[in-house]
Amino acid sequence: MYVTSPNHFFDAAPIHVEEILENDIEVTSAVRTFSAGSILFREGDPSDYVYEVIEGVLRSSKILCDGRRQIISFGYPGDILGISHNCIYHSDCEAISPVKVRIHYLNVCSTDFAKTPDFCDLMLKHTASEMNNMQEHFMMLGRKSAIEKVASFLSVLMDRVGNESDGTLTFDLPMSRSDIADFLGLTIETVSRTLTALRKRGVIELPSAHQVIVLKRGALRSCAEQEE
Amino acid sequence: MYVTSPNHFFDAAPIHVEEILENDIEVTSAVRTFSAGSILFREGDPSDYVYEVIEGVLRSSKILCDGRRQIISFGYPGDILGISHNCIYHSDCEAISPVKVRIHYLNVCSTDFAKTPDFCDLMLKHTASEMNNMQEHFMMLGRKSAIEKVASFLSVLMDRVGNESDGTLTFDLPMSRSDIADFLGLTIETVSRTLTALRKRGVIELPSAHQVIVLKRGALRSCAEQEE
DNA sequence: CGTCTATTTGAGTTAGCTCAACCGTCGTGG
DNA sequence: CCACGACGGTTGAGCTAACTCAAATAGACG
Repeated sequence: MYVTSPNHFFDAAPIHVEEILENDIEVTSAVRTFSAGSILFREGDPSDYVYEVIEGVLRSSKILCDGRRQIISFGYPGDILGISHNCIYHSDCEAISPVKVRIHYLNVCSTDFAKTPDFCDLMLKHTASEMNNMQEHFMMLGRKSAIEKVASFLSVLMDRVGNESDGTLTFDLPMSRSDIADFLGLTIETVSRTLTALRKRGVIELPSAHQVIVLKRGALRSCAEQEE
Repeated sequence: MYVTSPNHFFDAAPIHVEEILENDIEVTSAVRTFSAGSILFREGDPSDYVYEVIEGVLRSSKILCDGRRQIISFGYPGDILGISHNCIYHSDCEAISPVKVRIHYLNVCSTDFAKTPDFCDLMLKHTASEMNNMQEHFMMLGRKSAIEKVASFLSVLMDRVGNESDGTLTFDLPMSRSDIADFLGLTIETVSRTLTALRKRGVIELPSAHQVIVLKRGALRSCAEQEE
């Protein structure tokens, strides 16, 4: 899930890989669950599987030798992780919450997709969508201030996983402050201070560290684009 | 071209879209040239074409309403730009130098790639490669210092477009300092100061503002990963 | 209920930014 | 052919947003 991406491809066209796979002997798949904290794969492992999130949230990240970490994406239901061009995963992937995933036995590098045309079409449209979302993430990492980053992050979650009831817009924040910091290119202290600043401005409420109530949607979006 | 990506997919497997297209009535293409500074497309334009760079260098970028710019990638020969998931380009694309491109009349969103299986296979492997390269760029934007960013940028160019003659490794820097700054998430002053610092350390030489001689390759790579 | 970890808050530091001056190159016109 | 203006790049000086280090607080869990 690339934050700053307001419209996810699969919001409009939900993925149903399963249906396609029935006609497609080249690709097989299986559903599996992982508990919070489980490692699905590590950077450098052979990339024999592609993971489609069904339930829960994954974290895809890279680590430098001195321990600095960058989170590439949070994998929400509908997202696909583990696509590689050269038979090796390029990031680590862990479960943030208990997750259910559909595992596709598929090595992108060695598969001849010409033999699985429907699957290839779906994968290509998915990766095109992901690339466009990643472009937004570049802008956020390279050019936005701390408050714009945090507000962008919350805005996307609001649009993607927000629950509306009694006119109140709420969503969970299953990842730690450290995960958020490493996604946005900030420190945990800056994330915490910025969330507090948004709370003090009356833009959001934080009933707990992992729950957000959006009080002023317009203001949140404005902070994300610094229109003030 | 995603800097910090040492191995480009097409280094190993150069693209030959043309050959495939001969058998593929769904996709047609044409070669065209653009002078330096030309605009190939703008964010928001209908994405009817995909551009394959043959010669020269392109610049793909996004701009915020207040003028802040992030360069997404520099398009070198072999790169493909303009892939979109929803019929609209998501970035601007301009020619940095005179360029020759192969234009594919192809709307990724509305094309049924199942009808063009070889092309789809090629595009999917290309986009998978690009996504992996973009992940490196995230790490650079989010977690690297100015000197690591600049050294990473130079390292990738060294590996991708460096010319070796008489034991001297040289390459051109066709983009402006402003382009480099907006690619790395820095200011032009910081880019300039950092290049000067690398020069003073004896890592590189700058015969002109747009030419680089690498004097110490190992040191350059070390700076890119901060192994010192 | 106590311990452990995550989060928040505070205080001081710094990498990279802004603003400003200067320099070099290149193209144009007198 | 040279002067000059424009523009891109470099360098300097001071500032500030975000960082680091440290301490306090709050949940989570046995």
